[in-house]
This record gives sequence, structure tokens and C-alpha cells, in this order.
Amino acid sequence: MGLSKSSLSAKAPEERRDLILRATVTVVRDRGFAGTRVSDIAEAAGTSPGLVLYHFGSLNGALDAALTLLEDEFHDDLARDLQEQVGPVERLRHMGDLGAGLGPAVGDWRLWLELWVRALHDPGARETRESLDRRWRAALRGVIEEGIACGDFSPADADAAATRLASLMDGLAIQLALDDPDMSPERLIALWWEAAVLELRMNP
Amino acid sequence: MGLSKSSLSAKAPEERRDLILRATVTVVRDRGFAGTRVSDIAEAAGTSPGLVLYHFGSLNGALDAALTLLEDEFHDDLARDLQEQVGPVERLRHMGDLGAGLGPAVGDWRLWLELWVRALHDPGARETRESLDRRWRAALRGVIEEGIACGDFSPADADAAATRLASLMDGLAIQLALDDPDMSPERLIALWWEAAVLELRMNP
DNA sequence: CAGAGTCCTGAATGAGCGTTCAGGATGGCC
DNA sequence: GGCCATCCTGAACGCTCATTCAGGACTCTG
Repeated sequence: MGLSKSSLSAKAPEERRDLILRATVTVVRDRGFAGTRVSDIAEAAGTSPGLVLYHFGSLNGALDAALTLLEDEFHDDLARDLQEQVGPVERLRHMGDLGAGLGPAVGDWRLWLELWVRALHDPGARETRESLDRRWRAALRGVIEEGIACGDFSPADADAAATRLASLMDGLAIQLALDDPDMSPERLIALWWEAAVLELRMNP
Repeated sequence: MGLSKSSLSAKAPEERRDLILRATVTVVRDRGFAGTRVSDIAEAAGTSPGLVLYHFGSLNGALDAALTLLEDEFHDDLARDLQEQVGPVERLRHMGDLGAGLGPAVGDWRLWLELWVRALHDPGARETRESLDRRWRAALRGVIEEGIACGDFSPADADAAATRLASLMDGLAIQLALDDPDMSPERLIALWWEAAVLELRMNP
């Protein structure tokens, strides 16, 4: 029995660390930052509270590390996802799908809400939030410019249109995250797409 | 000295209760729901922790009561504010100002963020959130219909336009609440108004 | 195979905080 | 004036955690 126990311990510390990180994201997702305890993370990761602190120094350290993991994955997923699409119209449409939670890139909007509130009080979270937002908006802006270049889009003001479409997505997604009965992924996509058509004066 | 102390106590309990409620809102505004302690509220209200519990039963009771106070005031302020404006265009413009934080009705968007996150985990907050949202959207919807009736607005889809304009306001306001360097009250107003012009096909 | 370093555990510690409570003051009522 | 209900205080209680720590096990190195 000593063996069976030890087969789990001291084995592949990097894997363990990563496991804990993902467990942290999971716990934050349904408990929120404020409700996440060290023991919750440990339990979700199938390990002991001590190990969480061993790897990350403190609860806050684990939360911060989870945040940066999230940021990196978001970046990679988004870049990969968009590359798979051909042409600005398809890419734009795909960003709508991502916003509706259909892809891995945006993930769960509840996490975004949590991040926003944490950003109100924690400088690290504030930076992560800004960085994530910047990347998302830059991607949107890139798609729009691509569309302008090839004649698919002709917005009156590309900058304003990009900001509005990004903000609209946030606002719609809030309702989705909060399970508002008036919102659904399909409706979000439809509403957002119509706004995009309007803003970008798309050529049919 | 016994007198000077007693002059503050046991005097106007309703006032005291209200004072505590307002103190609660203040504390939540800059500490957040998760960071608000009973002693913070007591200190901000210039009273003792015991009294907070005496009036509201528990910390959560105080937070909930503060939330309903907020909801009522929001409702009253919004109705009054809008009545002071003449015509749908003026009213719509005023709603933009309110969203930018210029009026008392919307108050502080940081509180809205906090409310959203609390709504993720607390049923009471969820209801308050939905109610506030409904009222705000109903007001917007009312203004839009008024504008349609008198020919100022002619949106392709009034429902969709209302939802989008409300959501856009939320999304823009998040950046304002988070002190995003790319956002300011003036920019929010301008961006939102342009969207309204576009969505509602306003007659100039 | 001995020793050292790394990884891991879970019980102990101690701080922070919600809540309780015993008691004091006030104001109204008879 | 005496009495009672209400209002109010702040010290004390007890619980919930984050964090510490002493020790055990594994892996690698020589």
C-alpha cells in the first residue's frame, strides 16, 4: 500500500503543478475568486493543501498563476481558431461564435465577470484583464481592417466600430453568463451579427 | 459626558438604520461585496458592529437590504430624471449621460459589476440584478417606442435595437468602471450616441 | 547503496471575522 | 417617578481558513 500511495506522489512535479492550476480554474469558475479556498483547490486536484502552497506560495499565488495560464491559453486558442477560418467575413462570424461560448478561446464568461471584479481591487488581475481585452480587440480590429482592405467592409469609422462591436459582445455576454432568460447563444450571435452588418456596412 | 454620548444613541432609530444602509453601499462600492466586513460598515456609519447585526440580523442581511435600497432609488431616480426631459431624442440622450455616470440614477458602475458577480452565486442578488436590468431596458424600450410613434426613430427591429443599445451601454461601462485608459465618459457618450443614430435611423 | 535534494502530506498554529450576549442608556407610558 | 420595550455597545466566543512545519517518501547522483 505504501507503493500504491507513492505511485502518485513525487512523480512528475510539472504535471502535478499543471493539474493544480487547472483545478484552480475549475474551482474559480464555479465558486468565484472570493469563494475559492486552498482546500477546494487541493481537493479538486486530488492532492493536499500543503502542496498547493508548496508550488504557488500562497492562495493568491495560485490564483494569479491560474490567471496567467488562462491568458496564455486564450491567446493561443484565439490565434489558432482564427487562422483556421478563411477570409474576414468568416473570421468575424467565428468571433461571434467564440463570444457565444461555442469555442474554447473565450471559455466561460463567468470567469470574465470574476476577473473584472477582481481587477477592481487587484492590480495583477487588472493587468491580465487589460491584456486579454487588448488581444481580443486587436484581433477584432485586425479582422475588420482585413475586411476593409479586400472591400468586404466599409465602416464609417473603423476604430469606433471595433470598440462598439467588442463592447456589445461584452454586454450581451453578461446576460449569457447570468443565465438571463432573455438571452441565449443563438440570440447573442444573431444580435451581434446584425450589429456587425450595420456597423461595417457589409456587402452582401 | 454621559449626556454627549447618549445624545447619539437611541435617537431616531430609523435614521440610524438608513445611515447604516448608506454606509453599507459606500463600503461595498470600494471594498466589494467580498471585502465588506461588519466592522467596516459599523465604522463607516459611526456605530458599533452590534448595531448592524441588531438591525439587519446578519452581514448578508445588511448587504441584501443595501441592494434593495439601491434598486428602489434607481427606479425613482430614473423615472424622475427621464420625466424632466422633453421628447424621445432628449430622453435618449439623457440615458447616455446617465450611463456615463453623470447622473444619480445609474450611480457607480463598479457597483453593477459587483452585483453581477454576486448574482452568479446569490439568488437574491440575481433577482435584484434582473429587476434593475428590466427596468433600465423597459425605460429604453419606452423611449424608443415613443420616438417611433412621433417619427423621430425608425429602427429596422425595435426589440433588437433596444437590446443592443442596452448591452452596448453595459459593455462600454465596464471599461469605464475598470478605468480603462481607452475609455472616458465623453467617449462612452459619443460611441453610444452614434450607435443609437445608426440603430434607430434617426432623422436629423 | 548512502546521501542529498525534491516532492508531498496532513496535523498544528494562529489570525481574522461573524455572531452572540450581558449589560447600559433612552424614551414613552401609566 | 417607576417600568418596560427599544436601541445600542463592545467584549467574548467560536469557527473558518491560510499558512507553517515536522516528517516521510521518492529520485537522482556519486
